Amino acid sequence: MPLSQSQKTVQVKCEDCPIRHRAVCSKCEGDELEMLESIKSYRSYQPGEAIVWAGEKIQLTGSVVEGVAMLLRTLPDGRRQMVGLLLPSDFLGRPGRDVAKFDVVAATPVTFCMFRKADFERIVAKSPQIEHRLLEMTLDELDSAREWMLLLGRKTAREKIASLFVIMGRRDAALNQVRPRGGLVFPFYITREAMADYLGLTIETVSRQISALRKEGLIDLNDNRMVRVPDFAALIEESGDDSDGGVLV
Amino acid sequence: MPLSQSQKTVQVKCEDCPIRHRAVCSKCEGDELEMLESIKSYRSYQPGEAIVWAGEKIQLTGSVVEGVAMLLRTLPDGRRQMVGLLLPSDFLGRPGRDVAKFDVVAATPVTFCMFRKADFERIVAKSPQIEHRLLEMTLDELDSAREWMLLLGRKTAREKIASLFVIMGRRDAALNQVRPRGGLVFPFYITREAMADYLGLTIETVSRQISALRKEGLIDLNDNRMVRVPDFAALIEESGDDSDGGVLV
DNA sequence: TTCACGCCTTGATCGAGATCAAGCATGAGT
DNA sequence: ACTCATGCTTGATCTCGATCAAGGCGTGAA
Repeated sequence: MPLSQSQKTVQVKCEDCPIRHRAVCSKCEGDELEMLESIKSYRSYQPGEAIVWAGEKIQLTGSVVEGVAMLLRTLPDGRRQMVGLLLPSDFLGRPGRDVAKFDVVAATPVTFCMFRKADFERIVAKSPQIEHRLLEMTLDELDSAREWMLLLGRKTAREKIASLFVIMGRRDAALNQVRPRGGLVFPFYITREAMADYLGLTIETVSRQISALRKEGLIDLNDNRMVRVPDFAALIEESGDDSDGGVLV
Repeated sequence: MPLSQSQKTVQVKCEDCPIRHRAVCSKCEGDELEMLESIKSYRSYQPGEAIVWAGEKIQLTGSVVEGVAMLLRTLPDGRRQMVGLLLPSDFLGRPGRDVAKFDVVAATPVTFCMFRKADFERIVAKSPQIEHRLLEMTLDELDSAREWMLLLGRKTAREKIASLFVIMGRRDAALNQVRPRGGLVFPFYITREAMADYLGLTIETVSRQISALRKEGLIDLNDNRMVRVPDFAALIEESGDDSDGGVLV
């Protein structure tokens, strides 16, 4: 349920944008960047607020600048599965489709750099750079969706939870250019409900498995805002994966 | 394990190719098509034969012309999950990556129209048509991966089996331009093991749920080669989905 | 014909995770 | 200070699907 209304945010120059080098616009220079700049606008969303509803006509596309948004798919009886996670620089919106297939909901406060769908598609049609980058990004998303399918289909609850912390740890290490090997500390905002939706579990099972990993010293959550992983390799071991095979992003 | 060796197949003109209008080459004409024609070659694989091994350097890319291939991801202890299904016209190979992340295995006899990776990438770099089509196809794959995630994470065994037959039925109806509403008959080659790998179940559970659906008259398998669905809407009901929401392809 | 092998089915039992049900902690509103 | 709401934890029990085990069916080889 929406918790609060969305708000307009100040305009930022593309050159100074924190996701400039990773987003869909990363290959653009000069003219192309100016075109994008001229049609973009910003918008913020509160945690729990819907950005897009499944079944709704798609009006906007764009990039997450700050925060985390979830793609959610819901069965008629209410069972819910997260099917994607949008982090800063990730792209939302599907060129060539005009009805959304998933709900998109802000998990944290989200700042969104958006284009009207038609404007964006007009520019993409003229710019192979953007289309190329979009392809790269979509292929990466497909790879991680497939990794996720393995987790959903074949991993135990314990392995799912361990995998989640491994993924979050890797992502944070990549962001801060740290070697994830030894110990590792990283922030962790997500609720038990979001974890359950992500992993295909109930919140009770999530809670129990986290408690178990804590008791065994594999993870350490003092205040529910920061995780400490004393031995990252040991956690990877519990995740059921090969010690190396993981994606970073 | 490979059951038999692969074999060369006769060359076919692109104009006469059965997947001409749906594959990655569908937007190509004249020069572009000739370029592709000049670098393509055909190859066949037997059921069970590996086309690509995970971890191996990617040498080839291309399209499935006939048959079905599976993308499989395996955990160190042997648990296995199918993470993709390649049908005729689907593309195999990930531009920009050079190590395979998944095994690719023929599920039925497969005919493959292939390019050496470097050759193909050189042509793609010159042809926005191909890249555009590749983006479209990748976005479709991502959509179906997400639908699949919902199935793996939240559906019951019975719903999973019903969903599988719904998907196969829809696909066949689309192929033959039939309205899937009333009754429907379609071929069905896949083994119980492949179904189990697809759905994240064991073969015993697959077998039991199929038996149950048969007893209830929802599906009808006389010879294990053809399925008859007397009431497609009733089967959709059992799949747990909205009666409409489904993708065709 | 017989045997063997691959694939499928069915039965009996077990166990991981769901469900049902309290109870606790934190923070906001009055 | 008190209440109420929200999110988290923990316990007790149940259930669905996994596991273990046996047997059936069809096909191809000897």
